[in-house]
Amino acid sequence: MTSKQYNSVWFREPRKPAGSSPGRSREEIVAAAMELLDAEGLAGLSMRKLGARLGAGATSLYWYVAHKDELLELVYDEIWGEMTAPDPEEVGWRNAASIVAHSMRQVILRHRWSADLIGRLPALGPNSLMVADQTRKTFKLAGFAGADIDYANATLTAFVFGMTIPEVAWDTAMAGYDYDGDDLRQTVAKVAADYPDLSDAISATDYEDPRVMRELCFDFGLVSVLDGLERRLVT
Amino acid sequence: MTSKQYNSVWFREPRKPAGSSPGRSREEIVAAAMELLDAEGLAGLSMRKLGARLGAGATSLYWYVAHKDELLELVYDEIWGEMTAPDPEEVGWRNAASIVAHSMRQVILRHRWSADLIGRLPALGPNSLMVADQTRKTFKLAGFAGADIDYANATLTAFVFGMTIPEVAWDTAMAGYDYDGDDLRQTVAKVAADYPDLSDAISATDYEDPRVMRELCFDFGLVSVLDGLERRLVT
DNA sequence: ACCTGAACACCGTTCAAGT
DNA sequence: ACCTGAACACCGTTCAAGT
Repeated sequence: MTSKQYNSVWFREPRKPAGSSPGRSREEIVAAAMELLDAEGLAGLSMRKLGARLGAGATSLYWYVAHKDELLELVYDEIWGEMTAPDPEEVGWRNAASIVAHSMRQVILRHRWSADLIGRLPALGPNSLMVADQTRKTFKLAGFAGADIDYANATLTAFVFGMTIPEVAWDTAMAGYDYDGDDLRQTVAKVAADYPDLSDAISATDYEDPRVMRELCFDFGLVSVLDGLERRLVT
Repeated sequence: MTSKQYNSVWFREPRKPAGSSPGRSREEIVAAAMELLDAEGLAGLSMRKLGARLGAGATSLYWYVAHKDELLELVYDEIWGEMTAPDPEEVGWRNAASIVAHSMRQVILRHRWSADLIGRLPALGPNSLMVADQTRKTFKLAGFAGADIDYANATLTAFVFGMTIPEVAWDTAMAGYDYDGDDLRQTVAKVAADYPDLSDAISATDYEDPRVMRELCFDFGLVSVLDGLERRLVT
C-alpha cells in the first residue's frame, strides 16, 4: 500500500522562468514535440528522437521534465490552447456551446494523436483551465446552478470526446485505403452477417462520403445533447 | 503511398477451431490476458509476461496471433461480452437505452484498462456486434429511421464513453491517495487560482464523495441525452 | 503442427561524470 | 546550471531451428 501522491507538471514550477539565456526552454521542447507528434503520431514521439530533433543528447530532456508523462501533459495543454471558446454573453449560451463543441472536434481531428491523450491525462494546464472556465460560464449563463453547471459541462464534453475519438481511430485504421473503402465495408458486412439488420445498415451507407456522414452524425448528436440540457432548465 | 489493407483479427479465421487437443487455444490466451490486465493494467500486459503466465516461451503466442494488437482486439471484445443490452421490446426503448448505458459504464469501471482501448481499436468482434445490433434495434423501436438510427446510437455511446473514460483516468491518477483527496483538491484549486469561478466550484464539491458525485453526473447527462434524442422524434 | 532461443531494433529512465 | 554516455531493465517482433 504505497501512498504516493499524484503529481502533475502543473503542480510545480518549471525549472526555467522561460526567459533566461543558456539551455533550452519548455517552450522549445514542447514545440518540437508537437511537430514530431503531428508528423509521426504518438508512437513516433520518443525521448531519444525528440532529443535528436533538438540537437541534443537523448537524455538531456530529463533536466526540464521529470518523465515522459510530464512532457505529454505539456503538449496536451497546447491542444486546449487551440480551442475557441467564445464569450457566451456575446453569442448566447447555445451558440457558445455549439462553437466550442465543433472547435474541440476540429482540434482533435487536426492533431490526431491527442485522441489518445484525452481521458488518459488530467487536464490541469492553463489552457485547459481557461476553456473549462469559459464553458462553465456558458452553462451558468444558460441558467444552470450549483453542481448542475458542472454536470452540463461534463455532458457536453463527454459527447464531443466520445464522438470524436473513435472518428480518429477509424481514420487511422483505414489509412492506406485507396478506394472509397467499399471492400472494407463489404468485409465488415460479412463479419456482421449474423445480424441482418446491422449489415443492411452498413451496406446502406454505401454511397455517402464518410466525412460528411460523420459531420451529420455529430450535428445530430450535438443538437440532441443541447436540447436535452435545455430541457433541464424548464422547471 | 503504401496501400496496405486494414486487417482485423475478425477478418480471418483463428488457427485453432477451438476444440482440438494439443497446444493452446485463443480462449486460454484471452482468459490469461484478461487476468493479467485486470491485475496489472494495460502497461502490465506484455507478450513475454503473458507467455510466462501460460507456462510457455515468450514468443509462442505469435503462432496464435499475428501481433499484440490482435490480442488486444480479442480481449476488447470480451469487454463487450460483459455488457447487458436488454430487449427493448420487453422493457421499452428508454429503459433499454438506460440499462445498456449504465452497463457499459460499469464494465469499463470494472476493467479499467478497457478505457484505453475504447476508441483506439475497432469494435468488430462478435460481442461488439451483438450489442450494436441490440442498441440499433432499441432506437429503431423508439421511432428513428434510416441514418438517424445510427446517429442516435452513436450519440448515446459517445456520451457513455466520453463520460466514463475520464472517470477511470482520475481514479488511477489519485490511486494511492489515502485521505479523501482534500489536499489534491486544494492543489488543484491553487492551480486554478486565476479563475475564481472555477476554483470556487472545485472547493465547493468538498464534502461529497467523488463516487456518488460521478454517479449523479452520469445520470444527469444520461437523462439529458435521452430527452434530447426523444425530442428528435416529435415532428 | 506447435514451440523455443537467440537476436534485432527499439524503448524510458538513472546516474556518475563532464563542462 | 546544463548536458553527455554508458548502462539497466525492459519492450514487440522475426526467424531459423527444434520436436
